Amino acid sequence: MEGLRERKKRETRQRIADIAMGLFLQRGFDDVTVAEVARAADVSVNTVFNYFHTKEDLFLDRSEDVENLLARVILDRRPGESAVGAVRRDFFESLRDGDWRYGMHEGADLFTRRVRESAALQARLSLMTRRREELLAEALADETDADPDDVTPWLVAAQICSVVTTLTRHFAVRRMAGEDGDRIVSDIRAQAEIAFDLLEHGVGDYALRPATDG
Amino acid sequence: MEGLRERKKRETRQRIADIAMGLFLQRGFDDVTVAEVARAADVSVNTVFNYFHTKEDLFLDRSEDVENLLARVILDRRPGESAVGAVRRDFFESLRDGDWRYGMHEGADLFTRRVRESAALQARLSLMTRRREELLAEALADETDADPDDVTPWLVAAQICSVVTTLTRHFAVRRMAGEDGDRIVSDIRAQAEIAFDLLEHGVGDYALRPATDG
DNA sequence: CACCAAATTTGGAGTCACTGAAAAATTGTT
DNA sequence: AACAATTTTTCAGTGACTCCAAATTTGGTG
Repeated sequence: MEGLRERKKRETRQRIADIAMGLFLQRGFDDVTVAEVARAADVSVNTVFNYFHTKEDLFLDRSEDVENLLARVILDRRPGESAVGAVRRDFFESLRDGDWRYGMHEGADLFTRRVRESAALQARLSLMTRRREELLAEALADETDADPDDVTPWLVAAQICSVVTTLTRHFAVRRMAGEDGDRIVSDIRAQAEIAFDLLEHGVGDYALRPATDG
Repeated sequence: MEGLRERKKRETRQRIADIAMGLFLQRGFDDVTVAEVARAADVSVNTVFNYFHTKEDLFLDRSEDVENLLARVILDRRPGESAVGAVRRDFFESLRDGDWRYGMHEGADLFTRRVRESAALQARLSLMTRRREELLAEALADETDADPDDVTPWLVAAQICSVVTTLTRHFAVRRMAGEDGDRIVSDIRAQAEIAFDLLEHGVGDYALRPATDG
């Protein structure tokens, strides 16, 4: 069971994270110092660094879920379902239910804006994306009993990730430009069909330059 | 023409970059301070920051070429050649000639190692990759007269980039594990064929889970 | 050559993220 | 109440990076 010691630790950690996120969303990641977070949470700066390795960790606390998302979709895929098929289904389910999984839910705006205005957060997010790709690749390699030197799982993982990431980013860009959320989502639905078709059937003839006839 | 002022500036900048790279390769990025670079280059720390915005810029000086690489390949593609086709050709040409373009040349090892052991450099490299994708997407959008809200160019760009990046990384990983360079290259040649075939024809049935027959 | 204005370099003072170690406070147990 | 383990704080750095004003260097002019 959980003693008083562990409970206080968990609570302190959570309190720091919550207060930090509040300040970050309110004033921007770069404009809030760790010292301010510490003061607001009524702990010392070193206590903050005791719980969170870096300032970015304060913002991207529950990042593990995001990193594991695609690998989990693969491992949980249904009989008769391919890797791409499972992600395709999960993506549209998430879109239909309007949940957070692919970053297209109501209320992601402020979060998105804060990420996009901070180079530090963007860099950190890039690494998260890389990690997600890695976990997906490992899941695929497992599921297909691939040879360790076979790049195929990594290639497929990279391509699946790139589709998801691109669609998510596309939503963010248009949302930041002020477009209506529902309108983007319904548009995304159509574009996502194209996207997953491209993924499943290839982009071989894209941007084919006409032969010169002069 | 170029006055003495401009020439000295260019020379100073180059000297700082060269000396910095020497120190970084010798001792590792994180273990060399900007102050040391400044001292070795016989300038003040502020002069270093006058020429280079961040410490990472000192390491990744000529990064523009890398970022522009794929967009340029598209814009220079031959009549009758598709986007993927052009990259495919360029990739194999580079492999045949053993040049630096896809990071698989002799002597990339130390550079690669130094990047992989520094979180700061990896984060910076991630942003470079993103930028490269962006430039490629813009080139594709231009070439296909795509609608501004059409994600297709971005999807294709992301997929092309992901293949190239994955192959490059695969090389790096095996090289870091000590495997012979030529052996990896010849192996990569075969895997790259598979990779570009996947890219051209899709990954629709990958990891298809058998239907349960119980 | 002497001199001026513009550009470049430098020094110094400061901010902020982050580290390490030792002192101080808190907690679980006997 | 006392002791040991754990957590928190304090203190003293380091290193990247910024801002500003002073000093130096350079190109051009009389």
